[in-house]
Amino acid sequence: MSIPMPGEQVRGSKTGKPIMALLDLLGRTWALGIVWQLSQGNATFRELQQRCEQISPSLLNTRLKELKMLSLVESTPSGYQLTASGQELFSIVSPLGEWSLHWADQIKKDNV
Amino acid sequence: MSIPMPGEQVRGSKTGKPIMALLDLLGRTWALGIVWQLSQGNATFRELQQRCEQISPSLLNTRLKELKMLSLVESTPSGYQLTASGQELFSIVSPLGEWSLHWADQIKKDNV
DNA sequence: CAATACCGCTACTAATATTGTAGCATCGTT
DNA sequence: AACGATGCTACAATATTAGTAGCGGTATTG
Repeated sequence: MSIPMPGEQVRGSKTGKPIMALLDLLGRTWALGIVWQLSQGNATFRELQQRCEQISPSLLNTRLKELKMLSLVESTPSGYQLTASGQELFSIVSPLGEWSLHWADQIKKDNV
Repeated sequence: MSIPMPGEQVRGSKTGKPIMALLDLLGRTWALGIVWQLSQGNATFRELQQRCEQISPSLLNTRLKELKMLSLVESTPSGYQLTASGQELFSIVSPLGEWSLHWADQIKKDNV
C-alpha cells in the first residue's frame, strides 16, 4: 500500500488534501495504536511488538516505515519514539481514552 | 469482521478496554471518514456514497451497520446522521483538520 | 574463539478485508 | 403500467493483514 502523502492522491480521495491523507493513514490497521503505545514511552522493535499484542513483525515494520516517512515516528539509539509532530497528533486524540469510557456506557444503555 | 464492542475482545487486544475497541473501529477503512463526512450534514445512502468518493456500497453498508451498533450513527427519515455520541467523537477529532495542514508542511521540510 | 542469546527485520503463505460491478426489491411519480 | 430513484445485497477479483519461520548482525558468556 502506498504511503498516504499529503498532496498526493490517497485511498478514497483524489484531492490530495492533507486531512484525507491523514484519514487514510489513521484508517490503517494499528497505525493509531502504534502512536498510542509509543506515547507511553519509547520502545524497541520487539518491545513495541509486545505492547501491540498481536501485531505481526511484517506489519509493524510496514507501519513504522510509513510513520517515519510521515514524520510522526523516528528511530533513535534508544528505540522508536514519537516526533514532535507525533506528539502533537497524540495530544489531539488522547481525549479519546477517557471519552471511550463514556461511549461504552452509552452503548450499553442503547442496547438494553 | 466482528463489531468492536467495548468490553469484548477486539482485533489486537484481549482486554476489552473501550479504547482498544475504539482504536480497532477507527482503524477500519473509511470508519472515521464516514463520521467526518456526516459531520458536514445528514446524507442518504447514495449521497454518502458520493461524498466518500470511492467507497463501495457493500463496505459502506458494513461500516454503517457497525457505526449504528456502536451508537455513533443513526438512520432517520432524512438520511443518516451522527448521534450525540458521534458528534462528541467528531468534536474530539475535528482539530485534526487544521492540524493536518501544519503536519503537511512539516513533512515537506523533513523531506527536503 | 565458539556458543548463546538477544536484536531488528525479511520472506513467505494463509486468512481476511476491501473493491468493483451488477442488479434486486421497494417506493413514489407520471 | 412504465419509469426513475433509492437502499441495499451478492459475489468474484484484488489488496491487506496475520502468522510463523528464520536470517544476519551484535553483544555476552564461558
